[in-house]
Amino acid sequence: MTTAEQRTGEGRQRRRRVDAERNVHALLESAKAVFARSGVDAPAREITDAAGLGVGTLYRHFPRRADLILGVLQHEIDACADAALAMRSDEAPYAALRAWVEQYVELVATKRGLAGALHSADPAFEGLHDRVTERLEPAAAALLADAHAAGEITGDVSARELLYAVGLLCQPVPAADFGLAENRRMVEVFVGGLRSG
Amino acid sequence: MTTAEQRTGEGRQRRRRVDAERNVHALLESAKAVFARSGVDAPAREITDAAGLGVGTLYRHFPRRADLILGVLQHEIDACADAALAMRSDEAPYAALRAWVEQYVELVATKRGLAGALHSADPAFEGLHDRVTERLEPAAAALLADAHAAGEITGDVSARELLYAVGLLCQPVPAADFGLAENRRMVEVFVGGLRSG
Amino acid sequence: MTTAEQRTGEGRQRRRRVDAERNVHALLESAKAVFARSGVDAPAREITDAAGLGVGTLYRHFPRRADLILGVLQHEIDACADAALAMRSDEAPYAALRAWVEQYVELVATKRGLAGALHSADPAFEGLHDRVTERLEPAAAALLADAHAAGEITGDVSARELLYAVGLLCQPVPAADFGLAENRRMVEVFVGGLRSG
Amino acid sequence: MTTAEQRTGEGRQRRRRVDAERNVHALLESAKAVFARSGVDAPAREITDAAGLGVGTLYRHFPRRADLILGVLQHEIDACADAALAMRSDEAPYAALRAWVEQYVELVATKRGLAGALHSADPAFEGLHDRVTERLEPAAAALLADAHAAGEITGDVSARELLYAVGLLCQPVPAADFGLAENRRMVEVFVGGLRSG
DNA sequence: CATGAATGAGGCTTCATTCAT
DNA sequence: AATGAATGAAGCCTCATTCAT
Repeated sequence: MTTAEQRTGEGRQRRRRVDAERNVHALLESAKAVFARSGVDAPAREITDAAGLGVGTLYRHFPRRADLILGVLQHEIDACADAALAMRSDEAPYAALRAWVEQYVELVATKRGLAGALHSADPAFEGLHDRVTERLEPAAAALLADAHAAGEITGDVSARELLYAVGLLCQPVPAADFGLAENRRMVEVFVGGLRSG
Repeated sequence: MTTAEQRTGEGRQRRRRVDAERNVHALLESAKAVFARSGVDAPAREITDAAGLGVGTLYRHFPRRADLILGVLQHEIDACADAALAMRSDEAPYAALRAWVEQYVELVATKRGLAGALHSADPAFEGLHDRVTERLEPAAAALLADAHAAGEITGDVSARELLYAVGLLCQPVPAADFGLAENRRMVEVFVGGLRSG
Repeated sequence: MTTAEQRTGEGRQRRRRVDAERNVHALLESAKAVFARSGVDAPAREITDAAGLGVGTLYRHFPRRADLILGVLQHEIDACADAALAMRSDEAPYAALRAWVEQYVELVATKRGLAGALHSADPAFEGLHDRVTERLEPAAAALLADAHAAGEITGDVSARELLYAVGLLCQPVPAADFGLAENRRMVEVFVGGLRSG
Repeated sequence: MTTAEQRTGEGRQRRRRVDAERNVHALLESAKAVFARSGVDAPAREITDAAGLGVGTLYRHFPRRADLILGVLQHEIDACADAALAMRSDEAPYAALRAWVEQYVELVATKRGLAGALHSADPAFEGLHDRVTERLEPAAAALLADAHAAGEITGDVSARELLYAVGLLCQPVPAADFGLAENRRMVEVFVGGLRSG
């Protein structure tokens, strides 16, 4: 009996948590889409309507806008950082750097406006910068160091500079037909420039 | 009598025209300063207050925000385009390209947010893109062509790509201590990348 | 079997009743504390969090805010009314009146905002006024009548007036450093004024 | 000509200022009425609708709620303070004190909820407290000192305490049929209490 | 032409209350 | 009976834009 009751209790709690998680997920998905379309400053309503939820729900789970942005990026930032490890052992230093930057481009370029958020001075975005600093910067630094050690690149571009420069190059300019393809090409040129630093 | 009246009329008109021009100038100067400080989306009041004029005056001369931005950039865009000519004859092709890009960086980097405006899909900014296309693109194209002909660069980066890529690299990222100095360094790396395209 | 089932049923019911009472008690205690700190309009969450319960539980037991306020005050109102009886026989009339008012001050002054609720025109607070009328007013009236009969006070201040006047004097004015000590002193002056009415 | 132009200029400015002043006045009148009916926390819309103006106009002239409250009270506070002077010379000390308090009651009692604002700890209301401190407190202090000197009152109730105590006694309690008449009577009792302090 | 007061749409955010589990 | 996630109305405030003077 006691066991059964406890199970029921657990079941209930888990169920609620599952529903809430579904909503959180829906909000993140919706936010990702809306961010890509209208930028990270899009009205909250646009996001909640797309998710089929009330604004209150958004504010419950993501009190500040930065929390939502961070929520959208978190996993991808971590995955990207982890990927660097694999690439270091799989490829020659400069090739690994190139390959990893390509992956980083996917992360940043496919989210219109996130690059913008990344650049905000608003203290609310601290978490975002921290995450980048903690996870992405060491990854980039390691790849740069490898390539340096192998004599494949010169100059003194830091990991931080690389990340933000590539982030900037990944913003689309719709009015000038400057899109993802152009972003990629420009990043390639930039990475090429590291060799002749 | 008639003559006198006409003179009076003319005098007034001329006076007004002169006054109006003074105001337009004051607004452009003020806008340039405010854009640099608070970005191109700064409240209209910030600009008119700094110019010591009323908001109505701003709207009379620059009905849409894009008109004001274009007004601010116009002269500098033209000057920058004209400078290319001088550089072509004065320096070796790649050196000329580098030097001109440096000048272009001054144009874009010193106006926080203008780069952003340059990238907006808002149809209101058409005029801006047109100006860039008409004046800057030919200048950049000529310099690129020279360098290509001299075998100093390879690859197929277009003038338009060069302009927008450099424009993107010129945005500051205050939260990451990524400022004008970094902008310049990153542009250098990018231009270096043109050689190894 | 039947008996066993009934017993189980009763057991559960009793258990629930006991738990529910515990919750009601926890909510009243928490509400008392929160009312004292943040006033009677404090967010429901503040109360439930402090009680370690869900908001739903609060609404089950106290559907309207007034129900909660009444719940908090009920016992104290009754105790205060009962105290009047003891005081009447223990002390000289005016002294008894003073002593009782002091006790009433404790009731009202230590619950920031309750005085305010007491004064609301909101029909939801009817119950509160009723309780005051039914329990406190007769007590105050008796003490006033005694003092009158003894010739220790004059004037025609009614029991109701006394109660509400003292209630008003018991509100703190934080911005003016006007707190409980001042409340007490002002009430003393007021009660002194009854003599010279 | 120059003179005529300047006059026109002045006329225009004055005209605009006059219109704006009319609006400011309308807002203050409306606010006074709304404050009296719904308290000083009434929605901004209620005030602007009653004044026939847009919310923006309210915020232009009274950016913070406290500014509006202060605007409503300012003149009356000053007038009340000035009246004290006349009373000191016209009447016997205690009589003057009584008369002045009666006038103060008119100031506070006829504005439901202003008393509440007077008591807020919100830093936005500093201006209000300051005004009371600067204007009303000296007036009350002088009257109290006179009465003390004349031996007509005893005790050590300060000017500040008098002001806030009377302010508190002037709040109506609609649900208990405790209105302006009762406010006045209770204040009388309180002032009577100063004699027997 | 210049002015700046007025407008009000639009976005943000909080919190009382409901209700599925 | 308890829970707390979800809801959305309601109020706040800003600012682009208009328009009477």
